Amino acid sequence: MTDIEKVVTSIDPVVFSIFQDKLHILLVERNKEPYVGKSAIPGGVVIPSIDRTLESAVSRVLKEKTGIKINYVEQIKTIGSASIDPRSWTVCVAYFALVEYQNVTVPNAKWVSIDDLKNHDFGFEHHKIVISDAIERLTNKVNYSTLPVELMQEEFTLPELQKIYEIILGEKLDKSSFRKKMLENKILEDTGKLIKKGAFRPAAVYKKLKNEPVLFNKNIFKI
Amino acid sequence: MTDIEKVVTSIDPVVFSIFQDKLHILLVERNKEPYVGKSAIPGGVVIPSIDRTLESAVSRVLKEKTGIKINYVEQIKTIGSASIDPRSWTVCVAYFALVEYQNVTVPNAKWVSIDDLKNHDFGFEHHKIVISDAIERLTNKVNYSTLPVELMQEEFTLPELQKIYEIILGEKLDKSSFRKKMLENKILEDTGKLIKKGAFRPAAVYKKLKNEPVLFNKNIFKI
DNA sequence: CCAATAGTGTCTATGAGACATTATAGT
DNA sequence: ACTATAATGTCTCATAGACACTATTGG
Repeated sequence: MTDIEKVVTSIDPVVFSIFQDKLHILLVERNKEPYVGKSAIPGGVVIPSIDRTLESAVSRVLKEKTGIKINYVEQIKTIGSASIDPRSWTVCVAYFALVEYQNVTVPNAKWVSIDDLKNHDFGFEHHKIVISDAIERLTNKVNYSTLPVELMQEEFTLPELQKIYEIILGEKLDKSSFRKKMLENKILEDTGKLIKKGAFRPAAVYKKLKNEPVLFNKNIFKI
Repeated sequence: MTDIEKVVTSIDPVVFSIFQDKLHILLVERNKEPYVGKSAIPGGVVIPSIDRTLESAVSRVLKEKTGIKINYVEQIKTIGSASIDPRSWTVCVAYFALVEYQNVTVPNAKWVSIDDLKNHDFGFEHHKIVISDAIERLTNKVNYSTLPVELMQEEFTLPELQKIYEIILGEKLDKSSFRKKMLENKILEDTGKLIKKGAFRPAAVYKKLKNEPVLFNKNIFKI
């Protein structure tokens, strides 16, 4: 196993959060070569002497680059080529991560709405692909799983959760169907609490029971 | 980008075929250290000076190790750690591949029925995990896609295809539902030919229209 | 009592799954 | 005519989706 055969391995996590009724992605502005000043996924390189496994490398990179508590991480896919990074033959392992916006306290990072992505200049060409793959995977999963629960705070109401689904999917959902789907899978627990938000009936407060998303039988519950 | 940060990247393809009414996996017997004589996935290492991309590395490895025409390849997942390979910190990119048994002409490789896997001694611990992940992914996809078409020869009958589904899923399927599902997606074309197999009505011969599997609406069509 | 949102009840069209029936070959 | 498999037709039950209805708050 000669050094000739070794390559650089980078971790590219696409970090999602929802606020201001928009799906946002966390980006950084590159402060070293190549592509100084351009936008980039907040990634990092696997350091064999530090990282025991790929997972621990992901944890380290996310901690260093975002400082955020991560609610959910999932590997998307791996790409690799001589041209990804001008410096070296590179393998990129892409992830997507869901976080709560409230937890973010990183000066270097910036949240970008997915509608604004087109206005950003990415140095690394493959970052565009990775981001669009991540968005595709997210919207796909939203159609048939309880994944968006991982975007919520510890406690939340069903109308709030429905809003999150609607933002990601970009369409209105039927309230009745939505509630049936969410409650028939036993992943939410009614805390018994109520929350008053205005001059109308207060909403019941739920919290997560499991921390793994559950798949639905069928795809969608459109209006 | 120092050499300190580089790691070995291996390609681990789980190659499936069906014959003798069993799902089989292609294995090799290791002929060099470590783990000489043990069973292994027919994998290989990415060679930056030869391989332009990860995909071309996969093609090269599959060609070298199996010599088979590959009907379908899909990336499963990537693992990486200091302990996967005793020689070096290694990243393993796992794939699953579907081939036609008839095409195999490799002396070093051996087909093993998935029921016989337990009798095989794998040097690399992670190969067991990769194989079980691949089997899981395959059975999953069989439930909601036309993927098994990629296990067929150019021309085949619907009863033959149904048999393949039944072998992978390990259960009988309803003929009527199966035909409806297969024909409502426009991926098969009736060649107009008939094939006679015995003292009964001959079966219509179909061939693939597309070479990408199609997803069903719902999961399964059990008896 | 009104407006606004939360939450429940009901109806219908669809389609998967189960099963019955017909078609076509060889002996 | 009989047998075995191919292929099609039909029926039923579950349920997703649509929509109407009730509940609860503040003003």
